[in-house]
Amino acid sequence: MKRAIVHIDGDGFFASCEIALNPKLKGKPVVTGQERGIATAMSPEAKRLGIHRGMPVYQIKKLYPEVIVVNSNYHTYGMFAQRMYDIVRRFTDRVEEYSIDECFADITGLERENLSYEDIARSIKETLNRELGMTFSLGLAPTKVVAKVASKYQKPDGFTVIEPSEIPDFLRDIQIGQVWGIGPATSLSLYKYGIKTALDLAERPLRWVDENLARPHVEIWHELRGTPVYGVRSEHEDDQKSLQATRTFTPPTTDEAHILSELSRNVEHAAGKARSHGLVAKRIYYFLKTQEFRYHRMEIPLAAALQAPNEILNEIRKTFDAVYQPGVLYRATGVTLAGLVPQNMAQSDLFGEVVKKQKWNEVFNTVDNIDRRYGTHTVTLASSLSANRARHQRPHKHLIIPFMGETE
DNA sequence: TCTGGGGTCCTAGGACCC
DNA sequence: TCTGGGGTCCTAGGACCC
Repeated sequence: MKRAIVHIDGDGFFASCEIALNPKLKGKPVVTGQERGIATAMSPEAKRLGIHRGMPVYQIKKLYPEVIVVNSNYHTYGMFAQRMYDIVRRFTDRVEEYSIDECFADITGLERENLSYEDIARSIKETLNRELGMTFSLGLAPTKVVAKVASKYQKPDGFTVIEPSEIPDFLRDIQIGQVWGIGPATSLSLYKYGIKTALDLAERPLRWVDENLARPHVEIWHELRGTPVYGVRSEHEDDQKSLQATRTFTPPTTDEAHILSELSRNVEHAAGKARSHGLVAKRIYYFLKTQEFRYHRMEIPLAAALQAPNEILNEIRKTFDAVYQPGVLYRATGVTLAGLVPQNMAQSDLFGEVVKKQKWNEVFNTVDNIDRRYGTHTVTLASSLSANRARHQRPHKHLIIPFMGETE
């Protein structure tokens, strides 16, 4: 093997973390995602019952009362992920932290006379299983795409090695939609060319691929043939580019005031995340999602970077009438803060702006402190009230910051 | 898979310029 | 104000991922 890439995938990772923390759950059907109302991860026992990702929690409880459904705890899973990356880094520093439960490792050049790539990969797997008390599935192949497909091939506790000469046989069994980077839309268009498996694609001549496919799919074609295009990106570009907050509400509604309130709540949520990371946004987007899953979007150009939720909401209100269509049923809204830059690096054009911002910073730092002591959403913009009420009927009283309109 | 939430990247085409 | 050709920048939205 010229290059040796390992893809490492935690099996039912969130559920495995819960079981590692609470051994009483071992051997039982465990599902995470209670708070979202859908399953986000399952233990093997739960999977065997037929429970899958995205399955509604109420349905699970009705069909399988014996299943234990727990709230997700992303902070904890993040800590387990760090331990996973650190273990893999004992073998090579070329580790890409791809997601909270997956990583790639480039072990090219590490083989020795009595130590094959397969030995190294197996040793990674055994160390992870032993030290974290949960199972992982690994794929070893000459490229990232093949390694990724390979790790999924046998699950859980899988170990799949694909030598270059074995690639065609392996790809014969893989549906085109199973390939990393090829989703439903591309699958459909490839079907029209008679391409149904990964091998069908890999066997097309370069010329045909160049003429008929977009660049990302040409790259996948190379990777499927064992020619590396994607590198393992170990230096993680830490700076996040955007963050968002969205929420679906049931039932869908045409009510303008309520939709605005949902937006307000999402603005608070997103702004809170920005504050906690010390970031300000140079661009704001928001959308209304209709019952037919169409998006009505708007981008707001900003003169100066913003972070305070009431100021962001001010901007949204100015354009809302151009987006909202009376009589249309909406099911969700979302707010994206993009062009994120560290707060202290964002300069303002006017001295007055700076002073004003500092004032709001103090206000919302206080809000954060209160929320830490008394719970999230203790203090909220008045404009978010209807959205917050619709969700949790809290018995205790809220402190409310009235909407301040065009502040000057 | 009757559809929850949080991200990234690519690209066609418009605006603008010479 | 008749009008070729080409470059860059930007953004809306599609597609995909976990």
